[in-house]
Amino acid sequence: MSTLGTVGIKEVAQRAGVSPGTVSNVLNRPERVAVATRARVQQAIRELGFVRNGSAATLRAGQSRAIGLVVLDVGNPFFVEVARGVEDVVSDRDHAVILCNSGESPGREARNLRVLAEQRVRGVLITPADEDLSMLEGLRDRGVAVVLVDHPATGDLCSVSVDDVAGGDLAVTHLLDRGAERLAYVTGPLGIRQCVERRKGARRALRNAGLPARALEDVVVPEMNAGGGALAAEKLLAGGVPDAIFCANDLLALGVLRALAQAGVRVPDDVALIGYDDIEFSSAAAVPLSSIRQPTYQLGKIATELLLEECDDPSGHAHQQIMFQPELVVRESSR
Amino acid sequence: MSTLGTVGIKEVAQRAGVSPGTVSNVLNRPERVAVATRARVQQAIRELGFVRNGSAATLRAGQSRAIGLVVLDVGNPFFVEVARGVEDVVSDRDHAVILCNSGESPGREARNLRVLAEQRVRGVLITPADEDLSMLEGLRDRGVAVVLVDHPATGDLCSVSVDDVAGGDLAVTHLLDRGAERLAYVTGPLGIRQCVERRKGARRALRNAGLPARALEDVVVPEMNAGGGALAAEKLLAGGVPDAIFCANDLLALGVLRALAQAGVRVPDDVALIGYDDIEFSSAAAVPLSSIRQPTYQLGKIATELLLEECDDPSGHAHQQIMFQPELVVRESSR
DNA sequence: CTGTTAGCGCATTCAG
DNA sequence: CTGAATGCGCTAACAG
Repeated sequence: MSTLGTVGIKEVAQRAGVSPGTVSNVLNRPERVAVATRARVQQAIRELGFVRNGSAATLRAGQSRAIGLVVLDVGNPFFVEVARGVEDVVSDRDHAVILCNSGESPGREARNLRVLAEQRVRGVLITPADEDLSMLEGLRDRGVAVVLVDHPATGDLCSVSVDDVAGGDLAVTHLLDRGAERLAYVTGPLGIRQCVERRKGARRALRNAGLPARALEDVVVPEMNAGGGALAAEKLLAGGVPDAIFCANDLLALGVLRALAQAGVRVPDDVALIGYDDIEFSSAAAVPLSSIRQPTYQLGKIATELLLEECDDPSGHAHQQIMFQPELVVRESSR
Repeated sequence: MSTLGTVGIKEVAQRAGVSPGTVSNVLNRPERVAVATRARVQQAIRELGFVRNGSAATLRAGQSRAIGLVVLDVGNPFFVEVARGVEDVVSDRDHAVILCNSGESPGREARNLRVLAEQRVRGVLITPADEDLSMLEGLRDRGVAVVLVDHPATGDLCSVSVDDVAGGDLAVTHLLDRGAERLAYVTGPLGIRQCVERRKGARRALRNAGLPARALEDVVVPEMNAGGGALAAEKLLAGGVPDAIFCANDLLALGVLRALAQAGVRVPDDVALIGYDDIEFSSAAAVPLSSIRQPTYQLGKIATELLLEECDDPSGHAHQQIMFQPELVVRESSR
């Protein structure tokens, strides 16, 4: 029944018979305080139910013990897996992660970034929603470390990504090997880099096979989730179903798969299908989904290590661009 | 290339030729400032790249414009959907959501709660990881509003939940109707209330059908995800597969389904299967999954409305316990 | 409508 | 190893 936060470091100090400075020390550098004193202070903290005021600490310190993680879609298992990687690294170092969702919208992304800046996070991990990185450079110039996730940087920023051109090539080469001649590429907004790069790879595969670019029809939908996939399938059904469909991620592919099934189109007999990301659900789908696998957890883990390294030593830090290679996983949907 | 946060409200004030108080007003109550002055200040803010220091604001105000959301598993689409409901309500009111993951672990939950308390959030939405709510009552006594999500409260707290006993009953009654005689209940840790309640409902269904409690075998696994499901399936395969399996959530069921398929056990011919939550993937599974549907998005939405109501008027607020009824969705896996 | 002022609670000097 | 003093940047209350 005690009333609000009347209990500050001062009350604790009084109760333990020490000065506020000493309490601060047991909170932040316990080793510098005599064992007996420390114990007394800790007991006072417990008895009073004292909770440190993070805002005051952050204000004083100039920065918080938190980093921001901005993803395109928290509902996408790909990003959940990335977040696991981030979390695992960060929790070892007693930092907090503020998870933000841009929903692929540059506007929401900007708002997220503003909140993170206001919170004075030490750094930001982000999968940008478009190619305009000026805001991120602004952040960096303000002293906030920035690492791009699943998006290669161009030199003045760290990044951890996967070769999306290679992935698109892998997927379409596979479909062509299987005999496809008329293909579709189901994708989210072409403002999203991954979507463009994967298409670039797809077209390269076409060229290498001696086929014209028009053998691959683009189907663009506004959101990269199952709903978007269903929408794409509708368009495809209306315009004539191709031999093979390459989807820019697995969520889209799952949506396509379901809508196709409802329309009586069989996968892979009538049309072959391949997704991207190899999320866990893909292998459990009605027709197990072929996909392009990426080292997702590693992406989060390594990005975070890079970020913390930059935070700890901003001057002596050299920006790195790390790029992984994706891998083809063939399952029933394109067998 | 400007150096760190040297630019505060003071510099902005100077540049705009007004006092710091006025800048604060355009930031927080723009309507109280003359249009011309406001414009001048906003321009100064833009030119200087000023970003309000949230810690200072929070420190001064005594509380932040944020609420905490603590879920059992961010990887579970059920909670992602809840979070969508929360987000939609909160963003209308210009608050931020700090999303935390307890991973079903009381220890992690406690740490999350400590961080939220340190951040001086206005309120906390939480699906508790166990029955010990003392920490939450502590928070509430400290002036932080608390609403339980997917967990009924007992009177001194708000809650929004779904009748899990009814859900368990629904699921098992359905399996019995279909002719099952030997059943299994695949569940996460029995410290989790939902798991216990759903079992209670399952047993009630058994009783109503005149069957003994031992007709339902418990299979407890440590995590309520696909991995846990696979583990459960292994145990089941070793001990003799029952007629029907009820899983405490869809992730478990999906894991069971896959493992069973690999072992050559057919669903629903050899064994019927039903999950819980009706996540989107369930209908797209290899065998579309029967499930118990809950008003997930509503859970998040209404919980947040309750929370904000309590924040805005702590004294004149009467705690409410809202309970929804679940719904049976029959698909291929138990047809 | 705008300016002035006094802390919010803590961490960090620098002495002792 | 401990204590006293100072101010981080901002908001709210009040004065003008």
